[in-house]
Amino acid sequence: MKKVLNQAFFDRPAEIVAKELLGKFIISNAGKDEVSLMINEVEAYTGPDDLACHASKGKTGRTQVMFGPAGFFYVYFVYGIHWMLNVVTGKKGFPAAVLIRGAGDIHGPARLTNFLKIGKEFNGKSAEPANGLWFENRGVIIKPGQIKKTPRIGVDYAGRVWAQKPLRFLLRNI
DNA sequence: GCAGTGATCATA
DNA sequence: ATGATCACTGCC
Repeated sequence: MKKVLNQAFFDRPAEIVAKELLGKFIISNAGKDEVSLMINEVEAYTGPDDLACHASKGKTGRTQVMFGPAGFFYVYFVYGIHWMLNVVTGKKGFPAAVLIRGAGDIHGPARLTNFLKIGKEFNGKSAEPANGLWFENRGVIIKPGQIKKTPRIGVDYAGRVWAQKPLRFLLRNI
């Protein structure tokens, strides 16, 4: 069973999309060989009230894609070195996204983009095979007990409440 | 523990 | 134009 995740999958709250992305596959055919990895670590950035979400500071050049429709990639550069891969979730006009932090044997959001050769050219593109980067449901069933929740990484600046919310989701036993 | 690295944004 | 900040990684 292989089913490409469509816009309807992503057009839901970031927290739901994040949890459901665990066990799904990210596929890239940008290189000469197709690469597919099972997603095992994600974080949800839930909207304009989420002080850890870039869009909480308003719509800017960098964050505008988050204000667009669901199912588009939000890719940005941070610390002068690293690219971060996110997928926009929820309705157009409501800025929220899910950060893909780990898949397969690749643990760490910048390692993943490095491995998949993802850079700014994917920012603002939609997740579909025609664009060379997309997601599939391959029938892996994840039970609630397999999902571990923790606070998100590197968001201490967001204040106690938002920094501590359990919006990072990982698969156990990876 | 912390340096490296440069886009981005606010301030001017 | 300048300065602060940063959803990280790898090496000490």
